[in-house]
Formats: sequence, structure tokens, C-alpha cells
Amino acid sequence: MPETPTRPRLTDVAAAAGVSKSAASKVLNDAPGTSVSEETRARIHEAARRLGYRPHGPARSLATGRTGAIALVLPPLSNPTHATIARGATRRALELGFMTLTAEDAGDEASRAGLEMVIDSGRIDGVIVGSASTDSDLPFLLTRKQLPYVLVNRSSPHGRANVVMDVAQSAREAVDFLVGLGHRRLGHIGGPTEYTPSVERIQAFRSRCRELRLPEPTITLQPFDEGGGARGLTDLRSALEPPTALFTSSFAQAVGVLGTAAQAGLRVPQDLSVLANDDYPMADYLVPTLSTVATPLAELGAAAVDALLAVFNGEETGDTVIPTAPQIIARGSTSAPGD
Amino acid sequence: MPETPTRPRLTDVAAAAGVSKSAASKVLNDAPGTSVSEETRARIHEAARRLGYRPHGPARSLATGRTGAIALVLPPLSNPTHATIARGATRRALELGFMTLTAEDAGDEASRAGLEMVIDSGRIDGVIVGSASTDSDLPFLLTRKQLPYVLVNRSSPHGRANVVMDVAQSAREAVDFLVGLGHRRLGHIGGPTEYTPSVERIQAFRSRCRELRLPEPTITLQPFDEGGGARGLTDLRSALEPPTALFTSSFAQAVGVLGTAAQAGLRVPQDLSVLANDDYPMADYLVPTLSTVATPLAELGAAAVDALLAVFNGEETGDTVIPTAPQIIARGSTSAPGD
DNA sequence: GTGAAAGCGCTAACAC
DNA sequence: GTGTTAGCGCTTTCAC
Repeated sequence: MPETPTRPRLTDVAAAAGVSKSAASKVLNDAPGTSVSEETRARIHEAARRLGYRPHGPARSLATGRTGAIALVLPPLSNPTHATIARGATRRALELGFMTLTAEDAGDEASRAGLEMVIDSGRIDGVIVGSASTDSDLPFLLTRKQLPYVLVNRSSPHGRANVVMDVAQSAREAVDFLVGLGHRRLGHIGGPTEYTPSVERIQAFRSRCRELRLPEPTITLQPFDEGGGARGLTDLRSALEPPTALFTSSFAQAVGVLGTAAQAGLRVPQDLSVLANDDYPMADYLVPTLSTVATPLAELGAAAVDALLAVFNGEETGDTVIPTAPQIIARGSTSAPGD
Repeated sequence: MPETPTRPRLTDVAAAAGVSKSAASKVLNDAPGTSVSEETRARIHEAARRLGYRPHGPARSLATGRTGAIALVLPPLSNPTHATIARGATRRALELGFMTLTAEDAGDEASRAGLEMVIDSGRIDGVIVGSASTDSDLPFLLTRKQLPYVLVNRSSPHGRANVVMDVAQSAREAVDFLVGLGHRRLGHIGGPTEYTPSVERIQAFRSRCRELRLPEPTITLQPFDEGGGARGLTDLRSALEPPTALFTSSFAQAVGVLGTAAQAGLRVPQDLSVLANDDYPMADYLVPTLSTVATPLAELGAAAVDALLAVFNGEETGDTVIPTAPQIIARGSTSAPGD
């Protein structure tokens, strides 16, 4: 049987089944309240299957005003945090019949252009924003364009729906874990404060230390990358009484800490325990192996999709906090102080 | 001034400029051979600007049969190799006025479903495939669907256009670099042979060793991840005469090697020099810092876009090999044998 | 139960 | 130089 040269249209299916286009359309979408005999229904499905019919997206979009696609606006996916969120979101979207379009937001001119292209294209129903700093104009832009959106791993008072993890809980567990090992002088390498989780993490870390009547923790603010971890370590060590254990706000920062510690002749964990936020397979292969707080990033992405769909339906869901508890994974970079 | 409640259409622009839809359309697309007075032209542009007009993608697609979007089918972007290719491709596509849609191909059922959704959606003009193993049916599928495609970082005799780097050159430079340090017994942790670059790398590595009259190198085949590196190291060390220096086919493998070496009490670089394929910022922070062969991955992605567009235009370009030379970046994980 | 027809926003062939 | 018109493939209202 020779290949069909052009993609089959609804008309072709209808013709093959001996019905009208509208009948075919209703049956294939099983539109509510459609009255078509079981037998015709079967004929239509069979014809569609045989011809390999797939509805043509643009045509359907034009007719319905909906596209079945959502955009993910995230910081560069070279950062595994965001890649994981993206994957979780894409998986969930797929389950619900939505395509995802990723627009990387590196904060530069080119990203911005790409982003506007996607937003203005008329090819998406809504946006999941994971890149917005607190002073980003993205929420306003989307509001002005009348595009539904949710924020993920960020929150904004302007956001119609923010989807977040219990960052404070992670920070508290981190403190408790390190204290459980016997540490009392703790340090934290926080992320930039224009990102809401950084602020929460810092506050929770500090207040948990107070609750436990520990000495005031040393805290430094740094970018999320390896270099930030490196500078953070230098910072913390120059404190009057340097911490014996520290918690980083990103995996990459922890890598930077391990590298810098090794170069400085600081032994981990004997001289310094290191606990990273977020867990990746690489943790098992770093030197020393890296203890982490595993966070439900994929679920976060999935929940963002659910929240966006709720917005589509006009539901006022408010904010979502992922219920999954963070999990400490103890490896070689943490121990009792002095060993 | 109150916001326009609904997105402006071409009709609105035409009305505002006092011309017909077709005039507006032609001017805004500056269609070839359009004769419209400079003055009307200006009026139309001005009206479009004022209203913030953006063509509606689906409508345009329906009318033209083209979408202005291309799909990127790549292995999970948690692998920085593919994330970098994706970024290069997206950047270039944007420059050329194309949107990109990323479909992760993790080789599982869910990815496959997502992929078919994208392919069948009618929302893309072509596909860049970077995930195909040699026995993948993806090329056939795309051919059957009549969707233009190119392979990137892979090659296939069936592919209409393969876009690759000079992997052999990287492998030769790796050998030369290690030999330059004084090593003679070399090892290589190759990637799975169902991926064409793995095969080329292995062959080039081996033949370069022969050219230099070195002892036959020890080669092991492993997955591209950290675990593959770990097992690869174990493998190589169990050789009759273990290599004093090795080249991995991925960055992650090298991380696995460093971790496993540390645990085995093997000193890098004194007991073993390690050179990784591909370079990432993290290399500066591993313990020890990791020597790498930097490869032009972003350019590879960009070139894939160019090649795909050539296919759109019916040009028979054949294969593309990125001209940028690989670059050795010597760090702490390589040294003369025995130090 | 089923089908005819209008129209989503745009482009392009053609008429004026 | 500029406007009219016929679709692109689909959904959906409404009449039969």
C-alpha cells in the first residue's frame, strides 16, 4: 500500500466513514451531548485509525481559540534544578494532553526576544514562569497580554497563583540534621535575595538556629553557581568564629565549596561539614560524596501545570505548596565536628 | 489610555490605517513585488506599532502551511551536552525568526508519546534529532510523515543531513596531549556504540595510538553517566597493564572516575591522569580540577538549525562538520606519569 | 440522529 | 497602487 502523500484531514475521515465533517468532529472529540449511533461512531473511529488521522493543530486553534500548548519560562536548563522542574511539568502536561514550549530566560536580550516571540505568537494558552526575580516585569507583561500564568518556585504578590515547595521546612531540617551531628556554629550560603525561595530559606535557617538557642549563624549571599559557593566559603571562613558546618542553597554552590575547600587544605567533613540543597546523581561521585537535602522538584513542575490548568478553568486556587517532605541524604561530606 | 481588551487583528490594523487587509498583510510581511506608496506603507507600520499588532500564529500557519517553529528532539537536558546543543540551536533559530519546541527523548514510553504529539501536531516545520541511536526508527518515522529533519551529533546513512563535530580530531588531540605529558599506556572509556560519535571516537583514539606506536590502548564501553565512568575505571584498572592516563567520552564519566579513584585510594593525577570530553564550568571545582577537551556544542546546535533550513529550501547540503577545533584545557587531573 | 454552513485570522491570486 | 475574494482545516450553531 503506497503512502498517503498528504496528511489526512477531517474531511477525508468523514468521507471514508460516509458521514459529514461535523459528525466526525463531534465523535472524535466526543463532544458532550452528541447523539450519534454506536455504529456510526465506530465507523468514524475506525476510519480515523485507518487513515492515521491527527487533527491539525493550527486549524483547531483557529477554530477554538485554544492551542493545547503551554510555555515554560525558566532560567537556563543547564542548571539541573530547572531542568528537573521542566521535566516534571512536561510529563504532567503530556498526561493532560498539553504540549510544552520551553523559553529559556537567561536574563539577556536574546532570551527576552525569544520570550516575547513565544508570548505573542498566539500559540500558547498560558505560561509557567520560573525565572522571575522579585523585580521582574514578566507578571505585568503577561497580565497586560491577558495570558494566564502561574509562578513556580517563585512567589509574587501579583501572581494569581504561586506554586512553591516548603523551603522553610528544608532549611529547618538542614539545621536539625547538622545539629544532630553535634554542630553548633552553622553557616549558610544563601542565594540572591531577589528570588523568593532564597529569602525564605535564609529566614527559616536563622530562626531555626534561634529556636535551638545556637550561636547566631553566619550567612552569606551568593549566586547559585559554583563560583558563588567558592566565594561563600571564603566569606564564611573569614568570620570571627567560622562555622563547623554549612548548608548551601544550591547543589552547584556545594560543588564550589568542596573544590575550594580542597584547594585551601580544609578537610571535609573533618574540618567542615557540607550539606547541599537539592540532590543529583552526581552527589555519589564527588570527593567527598555530598550530603544533600532532596527536594521534590519534578512534583513542583507537575503541580505548576495543574495550577495553570485551574487558572484556565477560572478556579481561584490561590497558592500551592508541594506537600512532599524534603529528605536528608547523608553522605560523606557531613560528620560530627572534628570528625 | 485603557488597555485593548482583545488582541488586535490584521483587520484592526488595516482599518486604523485606512487600507485593506491585503495591503496591510503585504506591507507587514514585506511581500516581494508589493507596490504600495511609501506613505501608505508608513501609515500601516505606524498603525501596527500603535496597536501592538502581532500576527496570530495559528491563523498564519493555516493560511501558509508553514509554522515558523522547529522541534528539537534530544536526550534529557539534564545532560549538559544536550542542554548546550539545545541552547545553541534555540539561539540561532530565534535569530532566523523560528521558535523551537523541545521534545525530550528519554527512550521511554512517555517521551515517545510526547514526541509523536509534537510530530503529529502540525505545529512544526521540521525536526532536529539529536537522540537517535543507530537503530532508532525516528528517521523512518519522520520520512513517512514527510517532515523535514536533520540529525545532530549523530549520523545515519538514511539521514538527509547529518550535522556533526570532528570527533576524531578531538580524540587524536586527546591522545597527543596525554602522550605529550609522557604517557604511553592510554585508556579510553567509550560511550555506547549505538551512538555514532562513540564509535568514531573509539576508532580515532585507537588508530592514533597505533600511529604513534604506543602499546595497544585499553578501551571499555560504558554509559555516558557517572556510573559508567565508575565502572569504566574499575574495568581499566583490572587490565594486565593498567593505563596511566585515560580519556573519557563524557564529562559525567570523568566525574565518576574521579569519585571512584578517590574512594579506591588512587591518586589523580599522580597515579592516573584523567582527561574528559566536553568542558563545563564545574571542571574548575572538582577535586582535583578536571582537564577537558572543550568541544563546540553550541555551534553544533546552531549549525543544525542552518542545515534544517537548507532542507526546507530544498538544498542538498549533505553533511556538515563543525569547523571549530576542539581545545584542550589542562587542569589538575593530568600530569606527567608518576607526577 | 445527522448534516449544512458560517467563521476563526490570515495569505495570496487576481481583479480593478 | 489598492481592494476583493477564496480558501487553509477545524469547530459549532442551528436546521432538518
